[in-house]
Amino acid sequence: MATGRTHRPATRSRGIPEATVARLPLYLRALTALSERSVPTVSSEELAAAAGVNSAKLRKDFSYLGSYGTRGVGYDVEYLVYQISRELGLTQDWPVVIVGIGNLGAALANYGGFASRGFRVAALIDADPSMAGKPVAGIPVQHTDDLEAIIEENGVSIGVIATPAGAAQQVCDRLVAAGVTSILNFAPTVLSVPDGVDVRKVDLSIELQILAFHEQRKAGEEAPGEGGADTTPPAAPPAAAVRRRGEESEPGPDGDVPAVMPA
Amino acid sequence: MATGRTHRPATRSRGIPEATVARLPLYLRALTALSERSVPTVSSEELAAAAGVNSAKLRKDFSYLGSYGTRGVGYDVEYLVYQISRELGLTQDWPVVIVGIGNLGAALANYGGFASRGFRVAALIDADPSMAGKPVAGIPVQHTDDLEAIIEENGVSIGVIATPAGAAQQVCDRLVAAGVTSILNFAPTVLSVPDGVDVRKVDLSIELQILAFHEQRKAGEEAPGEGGADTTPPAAPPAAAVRRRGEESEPGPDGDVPAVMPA
DNA sequence: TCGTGTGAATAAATTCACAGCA
DNA sequence: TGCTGTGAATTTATTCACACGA
Repeated sequence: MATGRTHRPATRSRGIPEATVARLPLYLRALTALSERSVPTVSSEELAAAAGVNSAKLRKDFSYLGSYGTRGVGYDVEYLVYQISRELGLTQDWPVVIVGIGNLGAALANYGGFASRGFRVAALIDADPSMAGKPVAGIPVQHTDDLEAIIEENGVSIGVIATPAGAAQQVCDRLVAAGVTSILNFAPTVLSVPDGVDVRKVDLSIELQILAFHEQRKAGEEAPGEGGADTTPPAAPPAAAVRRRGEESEPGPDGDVPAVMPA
Repeated sequence: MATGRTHRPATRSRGIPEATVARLPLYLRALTALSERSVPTVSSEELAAAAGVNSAKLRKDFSYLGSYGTRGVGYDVEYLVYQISRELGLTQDWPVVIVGIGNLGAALANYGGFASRGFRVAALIDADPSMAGKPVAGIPVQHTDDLEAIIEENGVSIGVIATPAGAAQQVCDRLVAAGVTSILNFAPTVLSVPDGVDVRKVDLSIELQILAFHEQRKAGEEAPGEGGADTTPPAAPPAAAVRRRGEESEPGPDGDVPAVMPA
């Protein structure tokens, strides 16, 4: 899961738990779909199923927002859509800049989900001079040199970083210095930011690694109890400083940090 | 995060908490960077800083893996890299297929982080016949018709869905039927899968919405972004709606009900 | 009657703080 | 002496289960 970091999570948020905030967009999406089909009301059970959570959790989540349902009936779809949108701050316009227009940046620029939910791609920025002026998703790419001016002129407070890992921190620093206070980071790097700035990251390879972990466990399912001998560390005593490389050949620890993001 | 856990993958995880598993890739990345710089050992404090977590949490996380450190000294970088890699199942090769080769799919195919960590892009699949044969990231795109055959031939157990929302469930069903048991979903849809199949999702717009929520709170006094006027009253407060927590003083929201979720 | 709203009970995750070993 | 490893305390999240209102 992409997760944010730094900053005081809840407590600040008028009491709404972080875990709940993270699910509101999910409910909103499900509700929007219902709204399109002109469904007037939904029960917590139905909505929960559509959002992929259980109903008790959903009701508890909604209880933090207020009592927006009707006992014996359910929730009014339109009304709930509005309430959640407002709670998430989506009833206002959020100009966003995307820095790093490679494949990923282009994908983000084209992603309909942005434009349709209070987010407006105010500008696309890239360090490659040859890209300047070239339109991506109908928006001309601007050069990094103008980053500060773009941020100011558009009153941007949310920035998306889709640059290679090596450029991320630098871009981040400039964004923050220019006034951006929320950053969505796609580069595989830990960004350090001053207090008051929120960073959330989306990391493609991390998600895969988590899947691999579970996948690995499925493979060794059968063995009940202490069956296999492959469960514990190889005969590798954590003795002090010894480049111990347990058995197995294992493909060398090549690469390292996912070097680069498409750019 | 972007993350979303569906289901209960845990319980099978030999006692390692999900939250810990989710951080292991983070530690691994930081350790790999240290390894490249030939740093022999690190303290929990240093490594924690590099990974963006606090040291107590890191030590607790590592304690679930075993006692791999040396009191008074720290952790042997190489050894820890190996242990975590093994724990995550990265010492083996995981063939992966990416379905849906649009901008996002292409970005994923080009993403260095995949190839460098035990993941191998075994095939790229797209429904558009005109893309067939066309190479992306050096790999020829294959047509959806051959999906099942490709999965089987390559022994693929992890699939990445980067298709439009409308096609996601269908693709998912086929992947699962063909033997895939772990899915990374980039489409903005809740996938339903049978027990035993893990799904993780990465949702670009959800992350932005979470940021907007916090951003909105920061704007305690100043007007954010456009500083748009908040006027237009919400849709009719349906039935009985009791504004519980929502104090009246709450800044009157504006805008109307957000429209639609694109594909 | 039906389904929300919510206290109470559980479970999970985080943080504290310090004993103990290199 | 310095830093790990970990019980205990604390905080956060989830689930239960049922009273209550439409």
